Amino acid sequence: MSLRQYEYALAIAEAGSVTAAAELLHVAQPSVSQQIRGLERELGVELFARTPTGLVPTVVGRAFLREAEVAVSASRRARATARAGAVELVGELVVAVQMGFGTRQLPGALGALRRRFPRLEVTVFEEPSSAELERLCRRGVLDLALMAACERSPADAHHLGDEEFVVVLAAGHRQLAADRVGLSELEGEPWVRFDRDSALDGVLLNVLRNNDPTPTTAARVSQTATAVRWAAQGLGVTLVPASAVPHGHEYLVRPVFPAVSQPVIAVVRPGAGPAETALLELLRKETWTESASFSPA
Amino acid sequence: MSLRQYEYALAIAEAGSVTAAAELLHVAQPSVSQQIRGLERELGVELFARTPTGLVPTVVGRAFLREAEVAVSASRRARATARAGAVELVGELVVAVQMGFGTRQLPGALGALRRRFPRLEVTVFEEPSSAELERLCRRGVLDLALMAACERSPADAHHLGDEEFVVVLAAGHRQLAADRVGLSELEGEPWVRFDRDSALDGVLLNVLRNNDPTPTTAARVSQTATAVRWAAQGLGVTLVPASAVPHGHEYLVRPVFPAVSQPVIAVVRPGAGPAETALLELLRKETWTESASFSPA
DNA sequence: GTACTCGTACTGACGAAGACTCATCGGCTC
DNA sequence: GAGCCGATGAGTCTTCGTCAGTACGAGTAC
Repeated sequence: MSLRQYEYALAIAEAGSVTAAAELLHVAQPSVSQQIRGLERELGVELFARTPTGLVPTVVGRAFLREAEVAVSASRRARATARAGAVELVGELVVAVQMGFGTRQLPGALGALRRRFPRLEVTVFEEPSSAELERLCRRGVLDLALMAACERSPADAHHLGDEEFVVVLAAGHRQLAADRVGLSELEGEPWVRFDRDSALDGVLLNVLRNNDPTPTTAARVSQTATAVRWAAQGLGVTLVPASAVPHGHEYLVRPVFPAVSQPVIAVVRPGAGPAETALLELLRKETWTESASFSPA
Repeated sequence: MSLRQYEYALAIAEAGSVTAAAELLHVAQPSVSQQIRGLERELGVELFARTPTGLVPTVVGRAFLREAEVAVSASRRARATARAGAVELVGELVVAVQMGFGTRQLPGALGALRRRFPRLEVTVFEEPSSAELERLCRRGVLDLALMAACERSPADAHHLGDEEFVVVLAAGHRQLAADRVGLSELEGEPWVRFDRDSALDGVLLNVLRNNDPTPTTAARVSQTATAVRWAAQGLGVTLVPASAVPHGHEYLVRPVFPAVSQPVIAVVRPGAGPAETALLELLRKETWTESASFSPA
């Protein structure tokens, strides 16, 4: 059950004889003969019929060779892929972002990464739960994660900047008149919250724990974009990272007072390769200072 | 570049550490360690990142593992196919028939074969040229062939019976009144002939060489069914094996005088296996004596 | 903070199995 | 009989496997 045996069998089928196959493979004839014999003994089937002029695949032999060819070509592809990865970057980079962090910065960084390594594919998992994020990162499925905090912050945690949280108010809400919204002013408001045990809901609860320990829950959603849209429709108010506000809703958004912000920390998996390092560098170069202003219309 | 290395790498990716992988594979830990190291050295790439808690695939490693999995599973399929072929018949039987021989007998025999070996597929090449037939048979692409004669008749030639040749006349042809048609009566008739150098055309020329050495050629076709149809339309007369006459045209068909018949010889390829032998036996059991009678309406 | 234990992967030495080569034999075709 | 084919046996060499021991990091007790 060695690839060599498959290659020898395929060579015999192609060349038509053991001798010719041995020449193709640059080995002596007995070697090929022995390998095929061993393969047939191991499988308990005659793969080739012996004729005076050479070897010819039997009915089962042909069926076997079809699969063997797949195996050999897949092996070649595997080797070629790995060798290509030695000079160029090839493969799939897996990234996870929590709480919609980097909504504005990620596309730019990923675009630059793709321009530099065209054969590198990138997959982004959005909004995984904190526990799952930890697990994925530990297990090595994740190459890079953007998160707010890491209880057991490893050596490979890099502080990229801070993300300011803002409230989204319904159209016509009276607090839209102010430049900043005091958290105490929102007491009693219904809230568009996030999935239980999600990091976003944790931030919201933490922020409200002084003014409104048991906030009224209007709805729970997974995506920040959905929360903004529902809040705009008047379902309630919500609290999201500033960069997660979709275009067209800026006029419903206000910073809060006292200011709420979370660090954006990039965690690179242990044993990071050039792809992870490159993406980290590109993310660093992005601008993380909150420059967009949300003022009354 | 061994399948074992692929399996080891996949086991490490699945188990998460060399030790656990070694346990899965029922080998000692250093063995797995050495194999992976050898693989990485050979490929010149780091497939796994070493962490204190185990090994984790890198970006290139994941791309490599995807292909490696294809190779390993194809290898398993190949082995399973061959082993299945040891107890049951699995694969594709390739059959060639010349001059439409066995048009009436083949379906029955192939049906019985399929009932006995459900996983055996059969492909039939019809009407190959004599030279190509010989070549296919020699090269081992063919498992069984039905032909009229084999100049270098091998030991594996089996005489199944004889095929009588009949003429097909145009509707309303005066010779339809007779039970048999004398070849001399057809002198000067235009003929629907067959492809140059085909066995069917050879039979026709051989039959006519005394009465009409240079027959008028109305048309040349490849298929006997086409020849019958065209003859029925009045394009000319033709000479085909009796079993090749399609249903509905029997009333235009007459035996010739003196009788023309060709032996039907089944040639089994050297090193024939159970599939070939079984089909040969089934063909023997079919009735090859010409029982259909073509009489004036 | 230090020391200890535990788990991890790596290294080297040695034995066993397998692959390769050479020379030779038997069968068949021409 | 010459020439080609595959099969076989003996000898050499590479490779894979195991066992021992080493090195490194994480977690824990003090």
